[in-house]
Amino acid sequence: MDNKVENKVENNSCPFTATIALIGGRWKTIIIFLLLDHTRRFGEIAARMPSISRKVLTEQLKELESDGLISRKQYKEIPPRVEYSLTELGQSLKPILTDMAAWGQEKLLDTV
Amino acid sequence: MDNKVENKVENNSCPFTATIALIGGRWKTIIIFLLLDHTRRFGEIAARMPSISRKVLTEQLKELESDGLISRKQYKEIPPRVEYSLTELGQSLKPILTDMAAWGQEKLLDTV
DNA sequence: GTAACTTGTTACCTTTTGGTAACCATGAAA
DNA sequence: TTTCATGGTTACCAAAAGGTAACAAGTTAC
Repeated sequence: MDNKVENKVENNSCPFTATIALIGGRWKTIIIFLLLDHTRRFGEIAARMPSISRKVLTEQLKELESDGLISRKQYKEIPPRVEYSLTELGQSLKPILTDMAAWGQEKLLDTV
Repeated sequence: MDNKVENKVENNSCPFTATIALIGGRWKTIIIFLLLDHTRRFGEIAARMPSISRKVLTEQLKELESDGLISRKQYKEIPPRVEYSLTELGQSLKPILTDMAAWGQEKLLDTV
């Protein structure tokens, strides 16, 4: 229960180091983007990210949750149902993620 | 000589995957940010990033160069002098990096 | 002659990250 | 009573990333 955001950045005064610690890596921006306007189940996220393994997806979701970017709601049903959505902090990344996607699309992917 | 940006994203239609491939990792955003308004020598960059090893800094600079984000100018002097600066593509990241820094500062570092 | 300066490179080792495959729980359907 | 569905977990292994320390090279300062 001591996995608050503050812990991640304890000895850090660099805003990039702090931000990259939360949204860096190959998957986290994609996961957050997928959740921007939707609550989604584990299986839905996995289906939209075919190249991530279930193990790593589980790990990334746990980290995002403990960093306060997403929240996890588990229903006591069988078979299990778990829904992920963004917290306010996660939602506040929207402009940055939107700009990143636009930059990548324009500068790296468009075939002119 | 086939290290153009296109190679990085060959099989990729995801703008995040493409963007993260270029500026992801612990160091690259910081390096680009340091170069935003300045041409800097290797030693200057190293001095401002005490926690990166010289080996890794060299590697990161090479990758940034081959991805077209920075350019390297080597003077034929002894001792060597090498200056790094942003390309136009690198400069185009400025708004995103500025927003990231501001977000990290406000959401993660400010002690209210 | 020798040491220092600057920007690397190289060899070697440790840590981190990520993958695969097998397994679990439990209620419903066949 | 066997199977399926969902959202994981675990053990084990491979690959990637990163660190340290030693070395290079040629001119200048001592």
